[in-house]
Amino acid sequence: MLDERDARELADSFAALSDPIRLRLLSYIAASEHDEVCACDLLEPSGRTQPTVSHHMKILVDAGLVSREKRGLWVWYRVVPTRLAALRSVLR
Amino acid sequence: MLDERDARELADSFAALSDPIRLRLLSYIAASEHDEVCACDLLEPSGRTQPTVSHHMKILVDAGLVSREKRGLWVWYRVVPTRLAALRSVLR
DNA sequence: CCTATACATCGACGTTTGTCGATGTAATTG
DNA sequence: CAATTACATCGACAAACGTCGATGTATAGG
Repeated sequence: MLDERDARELADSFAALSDPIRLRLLSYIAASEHDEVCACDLLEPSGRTQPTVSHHMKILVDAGLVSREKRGLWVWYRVVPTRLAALRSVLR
Repeated sequence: MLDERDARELADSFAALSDPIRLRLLSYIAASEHDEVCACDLLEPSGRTQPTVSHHMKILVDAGLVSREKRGLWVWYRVVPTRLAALRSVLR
């Protein structure tokens, strides 16, 4: 049985996946041509406002599922495959 | 990119995994000797009251992660491996 | 500098969630 | 059928969450 600490940490990661918008954002980034996506390109496909998208991306980044890199005025996101793999391994 | 319907359904499943108590309940059942566990044996390891455990188990069952079988006065739970596999495959 | 742009943070709001005591319901037993 | 047991449901409450308009912050260009 999971101890309380591990359970809390894993629950936070799964919570990051428990919102439809965040799942769509993640799959959108994962499906991108150059496997990175500019924050400015996430507004229209998500159908949410800029503050809301920023909020959701922060949750994904904090959960370690997505990395964030600022270059100039733009912010670029990538999925973190090792973190996805770690969550997969929990579901065994 | 996931469509809205799929995203909603998947989000519900991950939401079932987004609580520490539910993760511990799930791992406890998964680790059981005879791979089924009586509801009455879930109170003490979870540290929650009977209504609360009942509430959490309903969420796991509704998400398809756990099956429920009533035999006499007791209720027995089992993990549903195919459902876990389905969620794993989403995290690719 | 001043302005424009991209993104983050704040404050507020209605909604959902986790929790428990109290109560309801179904099955077993005498 | 009356009492007991195992579990579900209800009602209430505080805490957390998703959302957006308003505002703050950092970078780039003229």
